[in-house]
Order: sequence, then structure tokens, then C-alpha cells
Amino acid sequence: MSLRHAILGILSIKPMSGYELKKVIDESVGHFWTADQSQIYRTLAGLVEDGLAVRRTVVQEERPNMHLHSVTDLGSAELDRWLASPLKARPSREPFLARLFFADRMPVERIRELLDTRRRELSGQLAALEAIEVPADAAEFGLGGVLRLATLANGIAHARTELDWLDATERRLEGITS
Amino acid sequence: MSLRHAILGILSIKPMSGYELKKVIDESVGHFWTADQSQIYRTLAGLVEDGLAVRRTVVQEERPNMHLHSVTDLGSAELDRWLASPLKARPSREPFLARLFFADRMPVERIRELLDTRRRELSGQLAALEAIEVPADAAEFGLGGVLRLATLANGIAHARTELDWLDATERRLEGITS
DNA sequence: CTCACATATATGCGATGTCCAATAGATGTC
DNA sequence: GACATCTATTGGACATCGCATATATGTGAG
Repeated sequence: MSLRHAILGILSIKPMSGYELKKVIDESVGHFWTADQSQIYRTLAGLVEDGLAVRRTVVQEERPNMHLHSVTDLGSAELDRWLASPLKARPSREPFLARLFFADRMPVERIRELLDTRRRELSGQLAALEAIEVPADAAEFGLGGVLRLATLANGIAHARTELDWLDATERRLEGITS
Repeated sequence: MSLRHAILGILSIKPMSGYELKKVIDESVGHFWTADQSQIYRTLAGLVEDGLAVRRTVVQEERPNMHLHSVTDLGSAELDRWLASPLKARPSREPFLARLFFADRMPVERIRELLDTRRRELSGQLAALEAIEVPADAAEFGLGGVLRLATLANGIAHARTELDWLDATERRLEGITS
């Protein structure tokens, strides 16, 4: 139910086509929210249908025409309503932990491989997050800038925590002979 | 696709009814995996249909009869296959971060409330995780015990990280006048 | 000339998941 | 006696999601 609002939020910053939306989502909120391309188009259609957004066809000569979507007053109100609504926090699913939970069916060596793979993936993700250009003076970008940098910092902090936890977990496993 | 395997994994530890399964899931893997009750029953039916588990009706006099589910050899093999299969790690969705990302549409005071609410929820979750009895000698419970304690430690580590991040984020907001 | 790639949108389908409600006996409480 | 709670299962309705696939045009590489 929240992709609607995420899209509404991004469109409120700047009107966009579905195609551009996909790219912006991947680059900005990608580390805590993903969206399938087809799902984006479907959601956009739903927003238009419900009057929360309007689409305007922009004729382009060097490219296929695109549908530019903007948030309506109704959509803006819905966005505010959502922001003020209570947030029920269901624990997020962690497939990796789910696997580790049952991994004692495998030999210890395999478990180490599981942890190593996880470490490699996380290192990459962390590097990608850290590579994002951070302006020296964050406050320059106003409240929105501070908040968006905070979500980035969140991703970095959790990635580091996960790496530390991997270290600790591998040390625990060292005591166990394979 | 993974609830199947989570259930298979738990059933491999001990045969259970759907009802007990729900409780065990909530108490053991609850902090990184949730399952709706009706979904559990449907998944169990699917497992039986596919021959990965068998159900046996146990007549109880003081309670309604129950269906005890056990993993078959086929199910056990499937579990091992899943453990060895590559794990594609899609970033988990964080509705709270999604909201914070667009929260600059609200007055700063509201944003602080958002953070405070999050802090209260997390403190509760952290306390719940820390309250879980941890045996002094974890290795006593073998490899499985070590791994399961590791998933618990993971939850605790991330909860603490999130609380620290909340502190830092609130400090950042202090500089901004409401 | 062909093939890959970027732009741009759309539909079908199945898997998965949540919410809600119904059923039903036993036990406990006010 | 009424009402809630625990055990235990089932089904319908509906939303969401991800994957695959289709279509169309322009650009640049080889």
C-alpha cells in the first residue's frame, strides 16, 4: 500500500514519467525500497484513476512520447494524510537470517561460505552507499536534504553493523571444528 | 517462496500443527520473519500436496483434534537443496525510512514525533530481544544453538544501531528551527 | 547491415500475502 | 448465565508483487 505513497512523494518533488521514476527510485530510495518497473506503471495508472495524479502526454521527436505525471491537490492531501497516519511497523523479512537459522543442516564449511558471500555482498552495498556524494554542508539543502541524508546514513550504519556482526559470528564458529 | 522453506525447517526440528507453528514462528524467528496464520495453513496444505510433508490427525479429547505435520524425505532433500541454493538479496523495505524521506512536508515538530515514536517501538523490541534467556554456554547447544543465537544477536545489534542513529538524527534536527 | 542499447509503456499471470470471518469445543471469570 | 480466551482449522476476498514478454523508435558500434 506504500508504493503509492512513495511514488506520490517523488512526483511531488518533480513531475516524471514512469521510466524516469524507476531510475530515480533505484538511485535515491533504492537501499530501502525497490519497485518493479511494471509495478510502477500500474501504480501510476491507479493514481491517475483515483485522481491523485494527472498524466500529460509529452510529444518527443527524438524519443518515444512519454507520459508526464504530476501530483494533484487531492494527491498532495493524500500524501500529507499518509505522513500523519500511524505507522504499523511489521518486522522486515531477512531471508539471510532465515537461512542461517536452519543452516546447521549443512557442514560448517558451507556455513562459512554462506557468511563469506554475505560479507562480499554487504561490502559492495556499503561501498556503493559511501560513494554517494555528500555535500559538505548538508543543511544547505534544507530540511529535506537533512532527512534524505539521514536515510543514507541509516543504510550505512546498518551495513556496518551487519559486517561487525559477521565478524563476531565467524569468530563464534571458529570454536567449532568442522 | 521462502515461507515454504521456513516452515519446512521448523517442522524438521519437531513435527507440529499449524497452530503451534504459528506460535513457534512468532517466538523464534519472529524478529526477522512473520507469517500470517491463514498463510501458514495454506502453505502446510501445499507442502502436503507436493509430498514434502505428511499430515497425521491426532485425536485429542480435551481440545479440538489437530493435524500433526512432519517432513518427508523429499521435504528434507528440498530443505537441503534450498540451503545450498544461491540467495538473491533484495534490499528489505523500510516503511519508516520511506516516510522519513518525504517528511519535510511536515513541520519539524511532527518529524520529531515520528522519530520519538520510532524510538519507543524500538526500545520495546530491543528489550524483548534482550529478555530472551541466553544460556551461559552457548556451545552447549551445538552448531544449531550457535546459529540461532547469532540471529538473535543480529536483531539486537541492529536495534541498537537504529537507536544510535535516531540519536544522531535528532541532534541533526536540533540545528533546524521549527 | 545488424545488433545492442537507451528510451518509453503496457499486459498477463501466477505466487504470495494480508484481512476478515466463520466454526467449534473446553476452560475460566464475573 | 454471559462473555472472553485458548486451542485448532478453514475459506473468501482482495491487494501486491515480480517475472516474462511485447511493442515502438532512435542512436551508436562493429
